[in-house]
Amino acid sequence: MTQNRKSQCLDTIRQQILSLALPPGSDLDETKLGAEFGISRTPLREVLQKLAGEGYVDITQNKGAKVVSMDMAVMRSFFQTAPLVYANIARLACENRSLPQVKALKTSQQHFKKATLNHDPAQAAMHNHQFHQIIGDMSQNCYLIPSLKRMLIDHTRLSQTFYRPASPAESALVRQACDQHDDMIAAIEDQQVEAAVALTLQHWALSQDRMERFVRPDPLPVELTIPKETAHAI
Amino acid sequence: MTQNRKSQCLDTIRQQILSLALPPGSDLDETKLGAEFGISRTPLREVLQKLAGEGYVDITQNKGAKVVSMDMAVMRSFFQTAPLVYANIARLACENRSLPQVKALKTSQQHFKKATLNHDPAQAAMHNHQFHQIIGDMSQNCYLIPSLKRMLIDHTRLSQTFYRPASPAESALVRQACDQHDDMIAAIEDQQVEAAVALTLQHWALSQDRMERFVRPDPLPVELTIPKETAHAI
DNA sequence: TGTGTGCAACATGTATACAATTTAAGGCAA
DNA sequence: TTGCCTTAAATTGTATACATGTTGCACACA
Repeated sequence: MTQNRKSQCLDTIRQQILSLALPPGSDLDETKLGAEFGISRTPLREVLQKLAGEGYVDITQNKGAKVVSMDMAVMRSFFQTAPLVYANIARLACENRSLPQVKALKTSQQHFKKATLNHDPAQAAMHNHQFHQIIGDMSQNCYLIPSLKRMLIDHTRLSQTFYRPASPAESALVRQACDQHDDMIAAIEDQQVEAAVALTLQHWALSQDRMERFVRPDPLPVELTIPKETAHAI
Repeated sequence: MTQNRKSQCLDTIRQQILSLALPPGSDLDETKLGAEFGISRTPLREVLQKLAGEGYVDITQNKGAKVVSMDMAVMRSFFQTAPLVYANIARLACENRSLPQVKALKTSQQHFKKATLNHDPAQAAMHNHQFHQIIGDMSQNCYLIPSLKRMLIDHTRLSQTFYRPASPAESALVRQACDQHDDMIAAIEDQQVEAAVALTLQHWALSQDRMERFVRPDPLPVELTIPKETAHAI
């Protein structure tokens, strides 16, 4: 029971970091969180240690835990490294997947598709996260999986707006991502390595384009005039 | 002071795992270790959590911590993944290295060389570990570094016999590895990416050959006869 | 006004007692 | 002997009190 509360605490904090409810850099107060989840500071500190090991938080001596930041240097590494990690995970997943894992992947994809159809962006992002984590599990590669998990943390945080399409064109992109998932499942199930890798890279390209647009949006019109009442607030 | 004991505990356990003083699979008793290092169980458990996050130990609910195993599946992944990780870390290290880091790398290499000349295999393995970890730091890639660190744990454990040469031919291999380190430093300092990657792959090939020989040694002579006095002990 | 110092409030780190779970041993019946 | 149940010992998990370190504010002084 109390064990249950501890793992629930772990899941909740993870989910809040991924959904940006806890934004990058925010402080995690041991006393406050302990009270919130009804556990004492000792097990709560262990939860934070675990989250630090998984790359969700950074712990500094005598200064507590902070949600890992997403500064410029990190973003650069992110876009630089993602295709390498995703492609190789996909290749290994093809080779090593078990049939129960394929079944779990299909279930996860069903949840994901439902969330996109229901226009539930938070749920869609979480199920997309789970989908790619299952592919990671399939790879059965204990060296690459930690890299993948760290990538997925930032990927999910960056893609929070992805599944909140603002125009019909963007809705089409979401549907395309969903179709790619279906194709990836088929390739992995049939162990078609080259197809799976190619699909993964296409899937990444789609996601990358959307995320870069989020990080670097279209510039404001040059003829911008600042309203008087807000000008002094800048 | 007490903080000092905690970090010393962390370092000591890490070192014992790398040196196989704590072999794969061995149990880590909280009470015993706490007494040994003069800290109570609370901080000791945090040390174990940290080691789990770094990939040195596995923690199971209600069953405590064990040194991570090196079974067949892990070994397979190890040899499959190492060139990918090492080569990409080397490439990034070339691009992102700072001059203080190059200096640290040279110092580490001096220690390594001294250890090999003094025929101190344990020290040589530890300094080799540190050498490659510094190259990892140079890459400044928070996604690949966890993979590299996990690889280095098993690499160092596997190479414990490497620096204990049994013949003149093996001594030559150690000298060759040492020379490769020097060449790698030069390539990284001069930011010659292709040279650094090529050297890294050569360095890996040398190490791989030696490790595979350790894992799968030459077969015993077929005409083996078991001495009578030891036969019943098998 | 700016700067440094000291103290108080607060947050984190550690030790210890107690609770819950696992492991091992002992005993008994088939 | 083998298998299983019960029970005690050992080990892990949690709560709490206390120790240590950090932060921010008030106040004195230049």
